[in-house]
Amino acid sequence: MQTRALKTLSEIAKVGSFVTAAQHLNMTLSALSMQMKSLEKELGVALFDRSFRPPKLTPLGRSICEHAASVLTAEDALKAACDPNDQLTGRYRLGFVMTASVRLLPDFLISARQHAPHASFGVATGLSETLEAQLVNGDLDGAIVTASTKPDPRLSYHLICEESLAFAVPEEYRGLSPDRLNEQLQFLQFLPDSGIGKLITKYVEPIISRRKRVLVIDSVEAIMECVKNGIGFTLLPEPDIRRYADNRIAVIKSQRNEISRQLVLATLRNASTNRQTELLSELFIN
Amino acid sequence: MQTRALKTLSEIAKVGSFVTAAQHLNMTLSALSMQMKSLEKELGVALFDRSFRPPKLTPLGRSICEHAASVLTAEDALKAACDPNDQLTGRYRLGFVMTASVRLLPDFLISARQHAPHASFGVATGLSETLEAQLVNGDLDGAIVTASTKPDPRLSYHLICEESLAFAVPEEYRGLSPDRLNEQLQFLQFLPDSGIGKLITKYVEPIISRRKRVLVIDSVEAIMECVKNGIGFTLLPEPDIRRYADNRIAVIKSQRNEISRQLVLATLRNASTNRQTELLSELFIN
DNA sequence: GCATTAATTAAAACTTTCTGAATTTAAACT
DNA sequence: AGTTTAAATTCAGAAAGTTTTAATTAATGC
Repeated sequence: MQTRALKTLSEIAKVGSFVTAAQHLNMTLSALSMQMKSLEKELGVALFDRSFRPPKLTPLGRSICEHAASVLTAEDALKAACDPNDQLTGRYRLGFVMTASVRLLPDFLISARQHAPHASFGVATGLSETLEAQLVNGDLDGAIVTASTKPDPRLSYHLICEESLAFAVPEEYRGLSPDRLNEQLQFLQFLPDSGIGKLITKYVEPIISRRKRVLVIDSVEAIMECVKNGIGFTLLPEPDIRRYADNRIAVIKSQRNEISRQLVLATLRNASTNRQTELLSELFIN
Repeated sequence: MQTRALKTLSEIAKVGSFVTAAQHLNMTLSALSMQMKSLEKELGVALFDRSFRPPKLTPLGRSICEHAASVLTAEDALKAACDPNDQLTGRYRLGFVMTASVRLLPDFLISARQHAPHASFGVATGLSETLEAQLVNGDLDGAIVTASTKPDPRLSYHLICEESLAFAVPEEYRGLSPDRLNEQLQFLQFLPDSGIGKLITKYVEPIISRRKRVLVIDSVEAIMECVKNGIGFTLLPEPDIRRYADNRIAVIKSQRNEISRQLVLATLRNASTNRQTELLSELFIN
């Protein structure tokens, strides 16, 4: 069905005559007449009583007019959504690396509501690698991942924030060197397969020799709970530690060659979506 | 805008591939492809990311799909309203002669809600003559009027109900003959210009000679109030009298050659609306 | 009842949409 | 990496649908 015919019908209903409606719509009277005729044919009903001149709407015609108005309203909304007003528009599927989802998501959504009122979002969490694969597959539009040493050439990366790593040790072990800690406590390691996990491994490998005493846990909160109970110590991004720290925990900033993890927004490398990626990343930085 | 293109878009979004969508919609792949291309051109946006095969929806494309769904829903509602299921459908503008509106309208609307759920109504009141003129003008679709002695040849009439006339006199004058009443009281006449008014005039003329003592009032309720207060007597359709009667009033049925008023549904004489008129009149009779 | 205005009809000009073949392209498979 | 395969695009011509001009018919106003 041609929405133009519905627009014509509306105009006729408004002005009450074919001629003036045709003038308002910049079309020939005969074109308008035929348009109405074919609309009637398509719907299989009489919209006008043509024993009057100008023709008058039938009762059905009047009610079709109301329906037409709602079709046109929906169409206008659709067109409005296409307006290129340099705002983020559409439904974006975003991925978050686990630690990032907890901390970045709320601020992101608040910022989005304000600065991208015409966009909506679907959020999934996963490991950096998985998320990047989903991006490449077109199953995600953007993902917050930990910057890797070997970036995917098909993706582009925008730095969102940088977080230095810190040790969390039970309060009673405060002040001990990593070597001594390692002797007395287990090292609680966050998923070594994940982006951040690899970073931790790399940093910690020369210090923590005895692999036997390493415990792998997939939840930051669970690790921190273990530290609080004196079971072991850990190395994690400082904001993650602070999030769960209390007086049972001593936070020791890493000093040696200041290693840090970068959270980046990864998107498909695609010239036509550059502006959208930029707008998206602004929602995280702001 | 062609709603067909929106339907195509929806189908593609649903099945995730152009070929299968084309199969489901019984069209060539190339036709479908071109349809999407011209839709994108019309909207001025990219609906698909064609670096994937099959093409994937862009974020905007996804949100346009949702808008498309609401356009299509509205269109379906429009088409459903055109279904010829032998029910009254559309918006009818009805006229009621004053006395009829008060008594017939509530039952009519109740009946309509039940038997014509897809119809809606606009109601106006007026004198029979005015209403008939509006029918002829196409400003009303139907009117309940008092059957006249000279029916308009352009209108057709359906009998809705027949009401006999009755006198209402103040209780203390009960039993007096019309002549005696006329001597002692004023005759309170309902609008002589109206359909029922003419009927009353015709009936009452030979009885009530002295025109001076006739009072014309345009409201049945006001007339009845006057009768209650002993100011005069009146002749009106019995149901109207009963509506306002109390113990201060004596109702005297007219016996002499049993005159009655017929309430009829008047509509434009028009072959194509015969069925609708029939359905409409059923709503009154039922 | 005739003149006027408004809507319909018909045929030609035009625009859009569709088809089928050829071509390109992304993904899957050696 | 190169080849195959399936899927989407492009192209030219055919078909369908719309609009226009001009002629015709019908309703309204004087």
